Amino acid sequence: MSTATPRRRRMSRAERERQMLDVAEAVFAEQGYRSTSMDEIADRCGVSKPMLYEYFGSKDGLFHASMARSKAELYDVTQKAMAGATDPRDILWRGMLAYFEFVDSHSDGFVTLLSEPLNVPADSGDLVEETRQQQSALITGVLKSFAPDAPDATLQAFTEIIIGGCERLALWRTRHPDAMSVEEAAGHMTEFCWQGLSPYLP
Amino acid sequence: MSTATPRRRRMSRAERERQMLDVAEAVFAEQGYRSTSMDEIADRCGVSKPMLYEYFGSKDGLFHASMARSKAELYDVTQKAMAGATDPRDILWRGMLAYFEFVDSHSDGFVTLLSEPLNVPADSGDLVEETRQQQSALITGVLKSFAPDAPDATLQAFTEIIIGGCERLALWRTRHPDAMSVEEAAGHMTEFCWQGLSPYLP
DNA sequence: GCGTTAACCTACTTTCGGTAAGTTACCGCG
DNA sequence: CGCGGTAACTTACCGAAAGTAGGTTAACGC
Repeated sequence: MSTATPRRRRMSRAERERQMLDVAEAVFAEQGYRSTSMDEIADRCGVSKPMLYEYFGSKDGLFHASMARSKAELYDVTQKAMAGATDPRDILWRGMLAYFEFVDSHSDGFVTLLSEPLNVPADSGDLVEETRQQQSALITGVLKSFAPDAPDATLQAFTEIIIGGCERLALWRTRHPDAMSVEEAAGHMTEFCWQGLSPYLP
Repeated sequence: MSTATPRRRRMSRAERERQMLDVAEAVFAEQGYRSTSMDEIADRCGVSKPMLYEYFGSKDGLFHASMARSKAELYDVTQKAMAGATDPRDILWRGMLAYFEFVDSHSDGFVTLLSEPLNVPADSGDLVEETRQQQSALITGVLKSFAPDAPDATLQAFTEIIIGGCERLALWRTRHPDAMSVEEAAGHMTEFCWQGLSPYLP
């Protein structure tokens, strides 16, 4: 047991950095941002605290970096899902389904991603905003392709409404896991949005 | 200037408590939860830190108490607005308008109100949940009166979508103050929701 | 083998939430 | 008026955790 993986071993910067991100992601998800101490993350990495600071600068920096991966993955997953669709309503449906599936399979980390950063100090709370901007651009683009004649401000507004609705519904599902399946959630969201958009569709 | 309000004066419990809540609300809104120290709030109250703990138990306790007033006001304002309406769509419109007007007139504290409570540590998170249930129940009730035949789970889902959509759109407006008036925001929200609900209306 | 460097550690400071134990002003009562 | 009780208030501290200065050791090229 003790020899299988030498408890402490020198690693290259890249290797150690990746390990730290893995550990940080898990611990933040488990305990939340505030309750997680840098000492614990360091311990679980089999390394001392100054190493974390060497690599990530601060607790916020580490959090930021660890969440960035989830953010990229979410973007990737939803984008790819929508790319496979044909008609507009199918785009919506696939995007929603991918989103709720992502949340379901990352449910621990997701709550962290969505709710914790809001209380992190201003500079790193922006990360979540960044994530939303990215998703926002994605969605606004999709909406524009549905309804090319709708005013931009309207599309922006609808984008925000959709993002907020998705997040809230997803958070609600984490608190009521048995109330609604992934497909039902995606279905409700799709239906609601589709109806909402209907006056602007060609 | 120095004699107008004696810098330090004994106050009754109720009076001091109210003053502490006023100060806390302002400071949290100004600096955010994490950057605010109990020492600073105590200073601005002209009182020492243990008094805060005597009255509110913890930093989280103080925060919750200070936010509770805003939430109560929000609830009150939206409920009263809707009570004056006649037909269903007017209920929606008035509720939305009241909501966005409230946000507009409390914009500095609003970001705090919306985003901070989500991050409190597990032990006291229930307080937030409680308040949210209240708003949720209000909306779900309204929806049920619109669409008595829709399944409860669907109404719950729509409630979450609506709350999330409102919050996001309101936050977006605080970052883009000139992009959209209160009436336009309320209008978009009303239209989107009304359309979304349409399949369930009698 | 041997020196350079990059990974790593020990031991410290500071900040801040929270607390124990004591002090002072007000208020009713004789 | 004085005096005692209580409720408002304070000083002075603790512990936990973020962040840092400076030294140590293992690996790798020569």
